[in-house]
Amino acid sequence: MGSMVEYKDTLNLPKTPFEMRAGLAQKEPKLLESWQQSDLYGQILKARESGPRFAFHDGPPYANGHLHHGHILNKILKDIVVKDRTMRGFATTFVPGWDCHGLPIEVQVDKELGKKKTEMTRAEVRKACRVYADKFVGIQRDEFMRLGVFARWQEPYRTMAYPYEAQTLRELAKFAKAGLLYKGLRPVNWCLVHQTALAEAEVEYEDHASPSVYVAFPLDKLPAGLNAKAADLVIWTTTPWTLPANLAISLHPEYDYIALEVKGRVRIVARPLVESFLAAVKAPAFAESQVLGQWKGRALEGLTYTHPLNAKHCPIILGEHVTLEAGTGCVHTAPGHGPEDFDIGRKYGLGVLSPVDAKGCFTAEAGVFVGENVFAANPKVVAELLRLGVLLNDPHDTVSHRYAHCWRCHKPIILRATEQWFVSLDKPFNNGPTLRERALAALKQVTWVPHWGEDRIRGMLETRPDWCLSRQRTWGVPIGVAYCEKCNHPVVSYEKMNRAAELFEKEGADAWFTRSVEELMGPLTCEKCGHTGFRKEEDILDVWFDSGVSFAAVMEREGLGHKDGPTVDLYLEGSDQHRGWFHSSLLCSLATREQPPYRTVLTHGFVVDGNGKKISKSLGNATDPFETIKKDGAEMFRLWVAGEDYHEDIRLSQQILERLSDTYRKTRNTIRYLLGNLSDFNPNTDMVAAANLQLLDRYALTLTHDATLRMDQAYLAYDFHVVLRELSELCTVELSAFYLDILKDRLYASGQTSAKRRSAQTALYVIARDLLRLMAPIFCFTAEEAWRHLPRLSGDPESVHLALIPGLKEPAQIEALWHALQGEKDSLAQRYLPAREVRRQVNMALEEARQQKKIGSSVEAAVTLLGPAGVIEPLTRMGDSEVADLLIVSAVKLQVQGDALVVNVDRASGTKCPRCWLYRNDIGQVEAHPALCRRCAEAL
RNA sequence: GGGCCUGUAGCUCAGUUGGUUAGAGCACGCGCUUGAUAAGCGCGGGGUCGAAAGUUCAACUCUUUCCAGGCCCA
Repeated sequence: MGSMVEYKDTLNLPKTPFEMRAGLAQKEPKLLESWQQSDLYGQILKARESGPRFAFHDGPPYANGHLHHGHILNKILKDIVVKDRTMRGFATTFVPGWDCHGLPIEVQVDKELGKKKTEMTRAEVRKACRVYADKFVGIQRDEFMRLGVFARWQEPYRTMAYPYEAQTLRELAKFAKAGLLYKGLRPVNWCLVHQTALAEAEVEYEDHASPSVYVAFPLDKLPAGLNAKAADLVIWTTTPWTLPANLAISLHPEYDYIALEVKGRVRIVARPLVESFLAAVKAPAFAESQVLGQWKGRALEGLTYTHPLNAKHCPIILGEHVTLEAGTGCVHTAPGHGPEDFDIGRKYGLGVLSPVDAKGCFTAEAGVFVGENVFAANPKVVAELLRLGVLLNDPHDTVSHRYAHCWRCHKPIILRATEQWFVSLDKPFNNGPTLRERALAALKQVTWVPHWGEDRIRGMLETRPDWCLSRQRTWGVPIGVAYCEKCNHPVVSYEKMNRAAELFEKEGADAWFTRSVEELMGPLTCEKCGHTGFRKEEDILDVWFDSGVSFAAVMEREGLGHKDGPTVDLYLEGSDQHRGWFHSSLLCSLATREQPPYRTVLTHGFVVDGNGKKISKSLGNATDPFETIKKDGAEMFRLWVAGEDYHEDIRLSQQILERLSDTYRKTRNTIRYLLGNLSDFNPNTDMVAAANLQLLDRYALTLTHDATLRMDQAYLAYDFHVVLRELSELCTVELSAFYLDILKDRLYASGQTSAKRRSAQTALYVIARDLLRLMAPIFCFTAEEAWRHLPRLSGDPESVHLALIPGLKEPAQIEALWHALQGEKDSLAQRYLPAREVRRQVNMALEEARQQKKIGSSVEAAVTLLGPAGVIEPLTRMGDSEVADLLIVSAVKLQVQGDALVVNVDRASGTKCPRCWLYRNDIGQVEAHPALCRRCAEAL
């Protein structure tokens, strides 16, 4: 009896419908649909309802355009965190959000509306913006959902939702109450095209060629000790159009300034810069003998000069901001056009001159240049200087440098002093320190991951100017202030703003544009002049204010945050948000709640290409992530996010995705093998108690357990790339290449229900059950697919995403198993670690024999191990048979001899058993199966 | 130009307070297996640790400078 094929049929070979080929692109949409049908997310929320709270708060992306890899990275990271915390039993609601107001949307809508816009009311334009934002919220939501992110997608938060807009105004009211809101004239970044102030975050620096001019300003009176008829102070600037606004010249108090004759006049410049100055004006090289006088800057303070353009007499002042990097060390100071100039001007009481209107054209205060656009005026100013004989260098000189540009229209912007609403950072409030001081102190209460995030945000808080809240645009939340029509005095009132907010709650912030002042704020009387007629403030709020109050408008309002201490446990965004959302949220929360909004802030780097270069359209290295998803599924991106150390830049390239799909395949196949060998295993009835498990099975369980603990720690520390590495090494090194390979003979050839096989299956089952749960936050599709094919232990949920992590509230039999293994870990390691080293050396010897064509498969070999007692005796105690199993050879001989291990490989003696393929000397001992070895015969 | 950060094999990552010939997985090459088979197993090649200088008995590890890159800001 017995052809080979028939014996094969008597083996317990793996069997599973869990396919080797993933087909993720097709499978993922089906899984998503089934999750939606069963309302899996709702089930998860319900199951964790009574657990401890983990308050996670989603930072809102801007509702504009399709998702790119950066969005995907960020949202998947958040999803992994939330899935992990949920599986630890925490109650966590992931409320996704969108930032809906602001210039980029308004600009897009302007483009779409074209000329029509001029005939529309502000309320109508706002409506068009709302429709636009809504469209992209929908698009981005569908794209995010496709990634397998579990969140409250049906009910996200949007900064343009009526209750949100109402809350935004209420938060502003709290600033007003604290006295932090003030109206001031300050130079702000100003876009001529959009005719609005820009936030720091809305400014980009691009290469730009500016005129370079050296200008002489004649002194009214000469400095002490200078023997000359007249002398000029020489300034250098790249913005000649700001010269009409010049109100002073700043010198550094400690620098040396010298007077020397250049082109027929006595000129004064800083001594260290004299050579570069002379070169710039094409004058002969400097010689010491030219020096007519020398003074410290401080000695020149208080002298005056006559402005050549307007004949004003202006002072020479001192400032630490003067540097020797470029120019002459004499700094043209226009308080209306530079923040440093403004600060020093305030110190000296210079006032502010900003003779430029919203379109960037000179006003009458600029004299002859009235009506000119400032950039167009540059050459005219230069020509005038030349005509007056005060221009010292070539009028065509330019300098190439990085200059501020608008992030949307990429046109150069200017600094212009205008009336704006500000939040004061340096004014004490609520009987305590200033907002800046509070913010700096609060940094220590927050856990920054990685830790240098704290240094980063600290540097920014230390130097930032007051927060300019005003935007001269339409699409946003209005600044809820009214002005007396008679005396222009503003009403900045906590009560009135809250009253308007009530209307916002019902009608949205549009109410500001459709309702009267009285309807919004109730009857008003000017506290200054008693007048009762008022007009509404037309400026809207900086969008960073909208998102900065999200912790209040979403987490607090919905009762999702903590009641005591900071509302939110975790903010998780890209490192640019140290200046953006982390920053604005911190200021908002400290001003209104006197505590930070978050306990932990986690940041990730930016997506770059395979060469570490930033991704941009102009470099041509941008790709569409959804092309990849259509082809290979979203799981690949989940692996990518988990596999990279996101604390620094995250690279993405074709090769990286290919390597990840290798990792994916290996992991999937290991799982497939586990499932294949569990097809006839019922964990509720077939599990073997710890005491009856084979030692190797116990060892494999402890290996898995160790890896589990490391993965658990890595999840807690947000080190997902460590999770993926541990997972991958467990699957490849410990399981596939070691344990599972050795197990094949036992699984296949033993009796189907034999104790030995059930022992192995028990281990495989426990391993698979743990592995899938550990994978679930990352491989959310594949873990679910596999879980559906895993025999169900009673009490386990239908979805892996409803399960808890390994070790948390396990069923009794699992608990008992781990408890029993706890004390054996060390002795098992002592038993198997040296054996694995021997195995490594035997493999080298087997390979050599294979090269010599002595053997093919390792089961064709009989191995003799000669070595010192320390190596051989533990193996002897283990027994020839188990050692042969470990080595996957047919026979092993052990002998104490010599100082080093020597491995001799021979062809195995005996006959190949046609069933188990091992070479045996006990063939035919059982009458019923004369061709088989004893073990196989007995198995049948 | 300033602040913060990064640079270890083709790719992704380990390298504990400075201490032997720098590790892993994947990829690559060569074999085995054909009972995980568009799989599995074994062996092997591959790195001047971004560069240079310095401190030290000893540097991937500490210092400085430079180069390349990222984010933020001028």
